[in-house]
Amino acid sequence: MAGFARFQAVLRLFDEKASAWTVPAMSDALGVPASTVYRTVRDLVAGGFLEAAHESVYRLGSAFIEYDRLLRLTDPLVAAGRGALHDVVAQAHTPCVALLSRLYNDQVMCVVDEAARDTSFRSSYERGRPMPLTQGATSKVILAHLPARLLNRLIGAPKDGGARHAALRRELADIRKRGFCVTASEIDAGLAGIAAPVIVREAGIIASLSLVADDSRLDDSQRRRLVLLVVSAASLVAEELRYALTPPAIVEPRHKMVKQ
Amino acid sequence: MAGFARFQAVLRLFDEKASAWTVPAMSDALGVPASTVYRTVRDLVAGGFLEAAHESVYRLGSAFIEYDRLLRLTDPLVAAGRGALHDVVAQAHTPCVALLSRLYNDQVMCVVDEAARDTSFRSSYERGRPMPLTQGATSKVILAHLPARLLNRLIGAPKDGGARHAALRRELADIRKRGFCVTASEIDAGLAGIAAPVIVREAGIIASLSLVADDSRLDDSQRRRLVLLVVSAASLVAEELRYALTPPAIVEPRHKMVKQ
DNA sequence: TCAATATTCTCATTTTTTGAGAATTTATTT
DNA sequence: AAATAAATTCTCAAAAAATGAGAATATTGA
Repeated sequence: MAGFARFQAVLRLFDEKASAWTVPAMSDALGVPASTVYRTVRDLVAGGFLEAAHESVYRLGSAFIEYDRLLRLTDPLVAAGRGALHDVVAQAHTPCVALLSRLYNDQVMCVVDEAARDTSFRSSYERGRPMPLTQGATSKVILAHLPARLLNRLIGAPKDGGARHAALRRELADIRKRGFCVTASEIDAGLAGIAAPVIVREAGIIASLSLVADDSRLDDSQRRRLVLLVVSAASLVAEELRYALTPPAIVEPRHKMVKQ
Repeated sequence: MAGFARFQAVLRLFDEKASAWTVPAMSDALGVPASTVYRTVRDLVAGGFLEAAHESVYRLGSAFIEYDRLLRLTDPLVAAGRGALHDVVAQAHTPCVALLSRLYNDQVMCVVDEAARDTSFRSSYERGRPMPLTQGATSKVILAHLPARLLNRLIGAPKDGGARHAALRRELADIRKRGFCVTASEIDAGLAGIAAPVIVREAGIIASLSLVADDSRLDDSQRRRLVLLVVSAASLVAEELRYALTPPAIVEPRHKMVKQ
């Protein structure tokens, strides 16, 4: 292992449980000589990806906060969706969390979340946490709208799966037909998820808008109302995205810019 | 340039103005052959630091959201300060934004912000945005409490500066004596900043808690009240930090863990 | 001040990276 | 559906950089 992989490996050591590392510990965990790790860490510190905390302990650095802000400010999905989430939690009239989640490479991740004022529970889905692909309304509604090729890559080809796989395929087909997905206690016991797709192929955006609420407080009419709310909010976000992308605000290669 | 620098250089291309890049554009901007940039970008995409959006356009990737969450969850300063900020904006009884900011390498950056409910203005200080070292209460109060050696490195030695430099030195000494700093319209016109230091040397934390409010709405007694609020909140956060760090929750090198 | 520990440095060797262009894949247009 | 254009990957020899062991140095705490 060398080059970028080395940097990756060091950063991946940091997680919720182990948020502070000494160089000898990293060296030990990675099976790489200390002198090499010192060099790698020095580069990462210089780039702001790690910071020297104290007593030779290192933590994740400010670059992540900085890039995260950039992402929040410039991600078209975040821009288009923030307002919608606000409206959704306001109009839900029940304790809930609204999420905008998105397929990134091969995982689903929430990119914006907003809780209603009086919400005491916490959803496992939260901004920045990778979520399982095949569980929860949020993820399923995304899977259901994936191009066949991509879906096969993510969950395997239709044939080479057992009964559970076939069931998932059927469920996804059903979700796709309905245009939304409702689940209960799939991610968090006692919590229901209601999700609708936000698909803007032209922008390469495959996402979902979802609502998490206490399942025991939902009767059928409530549920229908919330589904309607989520579905319409999701299509609104998709519409806004399409509109926003019409004049592509991207940096073109120089030779193209010159032509203008 | 090579190795880590190449990755850094690519990532640093992304900012508020240019949030989406094609490979030819990057190649052009960096003066590096396309084939090399393609390789670099491929690595960054694999690591989640970039994502292929559409039409060969790349954006910042989900890894930043993920690491940012990790940072929020595990940074002792964030953990100790979140509640305090909440209390501060609640007790300020005026539209305001409360910030917890910190010295990272050689820049000041806000790591948590919270606005009071009825706050319409926005402070330039916001989570994830690097701020000037020598302007604004938030930064000054941090500078004022830096060890001499570090301060010299950041703003230059006492002798080799002009009149402005000497004035800054005097101001910092004064702030240090008082234990807080109040400024007006230094960062944003019409906004006042009130900051107090959060220093926990044992943890390598040099930070500040600050409040940004509409200067025209503050009379002297208001200002005194808010200074008191900020100063006491800051010392509370520092206290909590010291307490939290007593049993050092860090990953020790293996040979130390074995001894236990 | 003195230990103990952390960090950087040195340098020959090994391993990558690099870049130019060809080859291939992918998307778009006709 | 073929043709065109663009994007992306591949190839390979030369050049550059990373590696690791240990020495040298800096930093820190007692």
